[in-house]
Amino acid sequence: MAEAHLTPIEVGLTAAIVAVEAEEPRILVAAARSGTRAGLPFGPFDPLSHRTFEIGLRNWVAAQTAINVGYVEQLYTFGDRGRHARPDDTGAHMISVGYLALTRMSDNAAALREAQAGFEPWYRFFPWEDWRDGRPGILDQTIVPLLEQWVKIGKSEPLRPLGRRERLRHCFGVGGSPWDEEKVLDRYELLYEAGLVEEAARDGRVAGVARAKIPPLGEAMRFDHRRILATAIARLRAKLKYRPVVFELMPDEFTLTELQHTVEAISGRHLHKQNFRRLVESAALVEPTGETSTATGGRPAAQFRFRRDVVQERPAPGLRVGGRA
Amino acid sequence: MAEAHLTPIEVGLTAAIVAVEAEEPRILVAAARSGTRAGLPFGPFDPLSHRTFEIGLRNWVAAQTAINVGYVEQLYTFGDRGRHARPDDTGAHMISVGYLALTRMSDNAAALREAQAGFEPWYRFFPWEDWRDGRPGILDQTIVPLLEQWVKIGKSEPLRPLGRRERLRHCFGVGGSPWDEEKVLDRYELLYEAGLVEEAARDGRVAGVARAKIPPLGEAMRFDHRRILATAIARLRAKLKYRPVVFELMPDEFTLTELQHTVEAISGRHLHKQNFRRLVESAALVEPTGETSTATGGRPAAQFRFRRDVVQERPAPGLRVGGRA
DNA sequence: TCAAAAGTGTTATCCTTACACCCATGT
DNA sequence: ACATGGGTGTAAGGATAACACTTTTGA
Repeated sequence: MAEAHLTPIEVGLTAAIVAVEAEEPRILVAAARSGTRAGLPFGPFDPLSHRTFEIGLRNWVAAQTAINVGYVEQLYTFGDRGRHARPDDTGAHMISVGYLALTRMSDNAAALREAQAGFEPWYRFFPWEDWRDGRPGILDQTIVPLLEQWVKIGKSEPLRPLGRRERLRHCFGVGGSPWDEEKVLDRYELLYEAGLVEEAARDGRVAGVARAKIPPLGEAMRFDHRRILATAIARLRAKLKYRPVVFELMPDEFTLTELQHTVEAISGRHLHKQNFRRLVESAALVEPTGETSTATGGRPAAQFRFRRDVVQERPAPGLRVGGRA
Repeated sequence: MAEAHLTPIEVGLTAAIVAVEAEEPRILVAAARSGTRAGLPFGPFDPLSHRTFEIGLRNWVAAQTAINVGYVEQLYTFGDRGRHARPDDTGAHMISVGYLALTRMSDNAAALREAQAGFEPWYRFFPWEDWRDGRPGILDQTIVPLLEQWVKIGKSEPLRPLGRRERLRHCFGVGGSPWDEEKVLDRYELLYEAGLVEEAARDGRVAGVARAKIPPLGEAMRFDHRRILATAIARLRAKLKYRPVVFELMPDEFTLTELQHTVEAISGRHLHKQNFRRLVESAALVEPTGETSTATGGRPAAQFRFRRDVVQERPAPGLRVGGRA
């Protein structure tokens, strides 16, 4: 049933390497020189030198960036033709296996100075995803109106189970539907299909609206890297709720407020302080170190550390952040 | 940052095509001739003829099997060297992108007769996953004792965050931990690592126990196909709870009991009748057709159909099957 | 003494789970 | 009439969401 290939295929490993610093989730991007877009770091997968994707990934990340990644998880494999246009397109087809990796800023201070790469706040690429200061203005000022036009001019698309109107409702929480912070990828894909992000234009898609009238919707990235980043954010936001992955982003010791701010930074919304604390406590995810942090303005806060052994007790110890405010 | 490849890589698309018939979840397998193991259908991905993986997959499935697949979803990309040994190994490296596809038995009656493939109950490959008649005997008679030996002889593995004992507890619900029907892949991987499945021996792994003493643990498959199937089952069991995917496996009209039996078949456990019905009703996933099925022994049951429009109303209309019984 | 952030106690509500009973048909 | 599966009402318990208030420091 299997045949040999006719077309040469290259396999690249693309990594969304995440860290949180100064209450901002940040993503490692390859230096965007003047005129170039930012891009995620990636390396070729060579099956001869590396037994698995993950080993391959860890290897070239270590070699190229000297960054220490902890948690690593495969996201998705992207192979669409026409969604990774390269200036020097060789004709060879490229598929990329996307990975999510987590690291601690503090572990990499030195490494970053010499690398030709740096961590950028991820909301630069997705400004509409940051609801920590309330509903972002860009939604009602720009995105929703443009998408509503796109809904109006929409001819029926037989292969799509949902109509344009319903997709807009679900993805962007229009008309009574709640905002779901996990639908990061769905939102990006909708904007792409509507031709409203720069990548869509670059890939030759026509927008329903006059191109000149579309202001830039977040910073664009090279190839389909913004799509991979959207996948990474969505996955991380979801995983947060049932696995203790936040701690991969925290220093050894931290206060509960710092922990809460990190979760808020990632999920892009505010959490109820007391409920968050109760949750952390009842899940027994952390233990006090006894130390107390020299205040950041008010009363000193108790320091905590992650209890590495919870993973052995509870089946799904995440932080099921629930309600609003 | 990206370099060209040195090693030729082939990309295959491997499909776990699922249907449910006679209260058994079934998987399409390529005919296992005498002496050959069963295998999942797969085809090469040719980027020249197909713009995306999914199009490629649908195409060769249609061409090879004449089966009509509805729902399709990417699972994972498998690239481990040494986990897909082929008799005729060419030295070329092969990676496979695994896909889950759902279909209705009734749609394919004719197609199956001519194809050199058939649907096999998936619990033949994973007998320990079917808890519909209570905890399967193979667990306490064979699997757990063997894994306990493996725990005993285990030297510490520095790279693994969890010890062998804890992994056994979590995966197989030993010692107070509950059985989690979604951990299908984790369980298979544990058995593989412990050298207890045939595939592990074939890939050159040594078991901690004398090989002769290990009875076969479910039917083995070719290459790493059983691993892909485990991924598919796990994903489907999880997805069931927050997306209305069951209906991709149901005929147009069905009774609530048939629906329940289908969910039970997939998740491998019994559900509480009343709660299941309330759930379906409160989620407004179905509507009565008015018809009533000519009884299968007792009182005639009302027929229902899936309300295709729910997807437009509710954000996550699944069947969050909860408790026991 | 006042601002700023840490930290706690309590209640209303909903959802999940479990129980026990009645109904309509074929034999 | 009785066996078989279809179909329903209701109460207990736990988790969640929201409320307001006290405490400890630095300036």
